[in-house]
Amino acid sequence: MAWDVEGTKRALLTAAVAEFSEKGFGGARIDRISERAGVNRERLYSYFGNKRQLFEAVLADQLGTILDGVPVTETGPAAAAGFAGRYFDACRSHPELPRLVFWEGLELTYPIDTDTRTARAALKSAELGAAVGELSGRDAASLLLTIVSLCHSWFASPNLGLIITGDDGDHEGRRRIVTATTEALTRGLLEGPAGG
Amino acid sequence: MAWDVEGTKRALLTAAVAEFSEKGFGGARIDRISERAGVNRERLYSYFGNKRQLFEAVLADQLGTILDGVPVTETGPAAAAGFAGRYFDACRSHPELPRLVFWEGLELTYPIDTDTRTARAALKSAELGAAVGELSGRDAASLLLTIVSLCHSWFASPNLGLIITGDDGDHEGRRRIVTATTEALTRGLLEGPAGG
DNA sequence: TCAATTTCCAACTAAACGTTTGGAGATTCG
DNA sequence: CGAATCTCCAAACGTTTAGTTGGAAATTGA
Repeated sequence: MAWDVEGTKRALLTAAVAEFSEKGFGGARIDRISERAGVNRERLYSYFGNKRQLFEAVLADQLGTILDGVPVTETGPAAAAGFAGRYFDACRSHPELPRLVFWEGLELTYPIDTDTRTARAALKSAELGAAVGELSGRDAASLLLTIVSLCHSWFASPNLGLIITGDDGDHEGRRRIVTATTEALTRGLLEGPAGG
Repeated sequence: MAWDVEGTKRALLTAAVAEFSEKGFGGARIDRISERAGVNRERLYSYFGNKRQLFEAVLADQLGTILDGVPVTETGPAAAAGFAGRYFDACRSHPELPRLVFWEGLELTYPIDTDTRTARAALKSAELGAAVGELSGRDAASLLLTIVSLCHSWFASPNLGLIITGDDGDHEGRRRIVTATTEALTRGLLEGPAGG
């Protein structure tokens, strides 16, 4: 049987995504990652270097294109609301992504792969701003940050939902609030500085 | 010199707040906590039991009254915006609090001290809903959750701010967006289901 | 076919880590 | 004043953990 270096790497990375998103850097264990991957731990060191480098590889692999897969399709304030709803759905389908972003923010002093991610975020901000109407770059970026923050915190901090609304499982209800918030903020931004 | 059991406990708890808010449960170290406190590690086990119980004591001590210190003073949508701004300021003054909430959400399967915290959140929701005008309990809770989520994620996930807006240090700018978002959402909720 | 190279593995290592132990010193009360 | 009790400490313990080593097995190319 042929060697499968790429397959082994991919298996390790997939296992590492699961382990780091669940436990963070400090709580993740090399043993568990190699067990989940069905690969010897020494292979992990050979391919990725050390635990910290593996974590950074996971963040780069998973977070680089986190915004790309969610399109902006409507126009006007509905564009922002629609995008927010789809981003919420994306987070619901892949809750490991918001979790990884929060682990990154809590455990690293500086984000990974900032050039790539900053560039992609700027593209999405511009796309959103154009679809909405006339938003400044700054306002569009703030709007995007608000959308992403609301979506991420619902999935990464379900304790808050449970304590404040008594329910961390009402995804539909929360989705409606997130889209309503987004549309309301967008209208406010379009009305100009008086609104902000 | 008299024994100071309460002082020793308080020193350990204070050191533990700092350590757990910075590193989370998985990354925190008992050695560092006892060093910061200037207290022998054995005292920690004697007073708190084990590392996990100390973490839970920290969460109960710090998060139980997190909303209480921020008043609702205006009326109408400005009440929500004003509260949001003050809550943002509280988070800025005590960034360990949003961080601890996120560590709790990521590292525990169920929040600590939920009865106390749920009761206090319900009081604050009711206070906010009444000040704003006529908001249902459910809407008021959703509004409160939105405010808290926006404030917490700015401080616990500064990586996002850096990547999306290019600046994780513009607290004033972000504060304006949070208050504007809050006011816009509040107006939308007051207008009824068409808004949500 | 065989030597060289590469991928992969089991076992090992040293340090880190949470927790416990034996006892010193301080306090309290009879 | 002295015994009992309590608070506190330094050192030790057993386990966990990240990372490394020596070598087996598979692959490749001459």
